Amino acid sequence: MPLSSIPSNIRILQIPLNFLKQNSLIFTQIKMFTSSTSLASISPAHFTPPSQQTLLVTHLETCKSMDHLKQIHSQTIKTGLFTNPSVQNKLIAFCCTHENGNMDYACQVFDKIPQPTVFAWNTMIKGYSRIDLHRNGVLMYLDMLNSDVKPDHYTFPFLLKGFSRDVALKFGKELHCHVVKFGFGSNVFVQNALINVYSLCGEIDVAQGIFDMSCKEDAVTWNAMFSGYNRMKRYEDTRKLFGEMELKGLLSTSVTFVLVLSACAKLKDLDVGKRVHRYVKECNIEPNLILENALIDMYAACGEMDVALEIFGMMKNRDVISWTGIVSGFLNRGQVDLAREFFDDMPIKDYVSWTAMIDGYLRVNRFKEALTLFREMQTSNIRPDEFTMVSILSACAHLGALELGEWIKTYIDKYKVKNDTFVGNALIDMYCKCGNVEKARSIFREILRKDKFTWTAMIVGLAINGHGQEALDMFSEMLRASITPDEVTYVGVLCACTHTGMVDEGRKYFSGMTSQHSIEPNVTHYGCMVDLLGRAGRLKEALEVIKNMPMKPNSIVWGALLGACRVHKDAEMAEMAVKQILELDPDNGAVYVLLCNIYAACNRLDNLREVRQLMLDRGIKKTPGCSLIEMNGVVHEFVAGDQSHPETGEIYLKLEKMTSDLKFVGYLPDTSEVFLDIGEEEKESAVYRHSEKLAMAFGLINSEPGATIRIVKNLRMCVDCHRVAKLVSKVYDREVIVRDKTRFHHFRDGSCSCKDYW
DNA sequence: GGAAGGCGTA
Repeated sequence: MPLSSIPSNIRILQIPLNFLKQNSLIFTQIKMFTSSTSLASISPAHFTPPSQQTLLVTHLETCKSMDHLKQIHSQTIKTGLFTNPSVQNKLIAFCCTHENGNMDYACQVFDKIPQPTVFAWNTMIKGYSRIDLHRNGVLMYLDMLNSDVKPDHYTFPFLLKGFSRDVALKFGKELHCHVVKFGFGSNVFVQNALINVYSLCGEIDVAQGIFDMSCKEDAVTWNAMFSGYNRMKRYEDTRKLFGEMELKGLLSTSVTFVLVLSACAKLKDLDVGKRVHRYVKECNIEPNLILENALIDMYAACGEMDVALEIFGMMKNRDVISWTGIVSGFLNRGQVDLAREFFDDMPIKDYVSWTAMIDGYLRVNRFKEALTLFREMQTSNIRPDEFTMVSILSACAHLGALELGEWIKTYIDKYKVKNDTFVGNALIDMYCKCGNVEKARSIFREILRKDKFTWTAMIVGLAINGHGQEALDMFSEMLRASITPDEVTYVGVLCACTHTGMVDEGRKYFSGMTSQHSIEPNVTHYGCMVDLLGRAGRLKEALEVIKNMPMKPNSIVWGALLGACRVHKDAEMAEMAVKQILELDPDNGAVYVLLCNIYAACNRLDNLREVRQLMLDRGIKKTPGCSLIEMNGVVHEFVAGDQSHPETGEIYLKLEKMTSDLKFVGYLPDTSEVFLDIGEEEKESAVYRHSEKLAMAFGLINSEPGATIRIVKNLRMCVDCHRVAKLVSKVYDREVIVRDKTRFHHFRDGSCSCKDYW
């Protein structure tokens, strides 16, 4: 071998002495031959010096680092041993498979081998798959075929191991043909690898075909199938197949248990889960972290936190997954604060644990805490992933926090967070619920793979923002795209009809649900119909719908009728609706308030006093009106008469100025809905301090001229605030967007998108 | 003549 072909970082002749000392075998040899003992005195009968080859091989076997390997490599070149295929293979094997190995160096060594054996090729392929460079592995395999070397039964498991989805899709089928062509189709190792490749491609039926053809005597074959079913979320199939495995009496491995437990967790099947736990105990399987985590996960998913905690407590080692399992278990049961205690105790938190906790707050509607935790996550320098993004976007949607939502969108683009359909759908929802329909539309257009949820989010979003016709057009387009609507889509469709007063269209769609898509209307859909008819003033027809619906009307359905009674000032029917609601939901404070509004509007003051007394007697409290406004990424909260804000002085000054400006253009306070038994002046002062007015004043102070003011209100907007917002939009040339409990009001140039119909 | 395949958490 010419010297020029030796890698330059090897110093052949300069092996340092300390290296020789550390590596005692060579050192002993050198000592022997250089010590004072004369060679002649060593009798060959007593001592046969090991051959150089044996020594080097021994060294290769104890080699720990690339530096060491390079020294050995240089020795093999110096002594001429490199030409020995066994030595070549061992050098390559170290570089390819040792934890400190190096594939670049493996290539350099490999390139010096004139005619590599199939073993050497296999080792190289294995090396690439170990470091997830599967494409290089495939290229290596093709090189091998070009060099007229035939694969053996080791080649394919190495090659196919750990393929990513895209590599599997690209090469899987073709390599399967090679397997068959070279006659390894019935090798169980190859079959296991192929099952895995096909399940990665989503071709679970082909995987199952291979499984059915296999001898089914190797637990790993079964495990590969379980893993495939779990990946496709076909947990029932995992459970069913495990039943067959039990019948067959085949010995499970700990991986079998992990996979089956994972399926049980998803299915919330405590029975099978417990059975697996019993097997684990009976089989005397060494407790291992992954298995214990799977047990915790299964018990936590089934709500059995006592058992989960017991396992958690007995564990020798716990990792972030064990802790996250416990935290999620409590979150599933709605015990958010308990979950938070465990979360705070975690020695290490990763993005999964942070996201789980954030999502936990979300599920119990504690949105502000979710956002606070997200900020903490960022100060801890933990990178959020697409799941975190979906959770945070959903919090933004609930709070109407557009600025933060926009920031998340920028973050996704900047840091290349996986922008999948889930994220896109969450963005649409966020933009719509923050009142920015234009941005929602553009996200909608960008989503390549629109699913049912994408369309539904857009339809519902358009409907609540008052773009009823566009929502219905979108629904037609959805049907043309052959996407099947579900019951939520229809809620959006009916809502679109309601908010634009399209009664006949509403009826048509309602009957189309069953006739065209076999979706039986649920109580929400009947509620929509009552709302639709009621708002259009057809109160009697609305009542007929309630009387004829096939299920028991809930308080929301009666509430829809009550809302219509308010708009159309029908106190008699309102009394009836209230009676029904209070039977179903006796502590519903909002109902008393609405009835008071109606009595006040109809000027039935005696009735009004009675209801107010009833509220006092029963200790019913009015839900305090609360408005949110986001400014510079911070959500500010105002309740009626609020004086807790740091800028409260300025806010009230602005409010005074605002009111006098508006009075100048003809504003008269509308106190018709105030039901407090107080003088007219006090009524004015009561509506004057409504939370949305405070938020509007705050918004006017803190934003640039011309900037849109966005407010989220927890209750229905009152008539007076609605009038004020219209005037503010005109007098100050501002767009004001208020999201109330059920819909959006886009105020522009003195009028509202709801056309005063809400 | 030497080497091998499967797993868990939002």
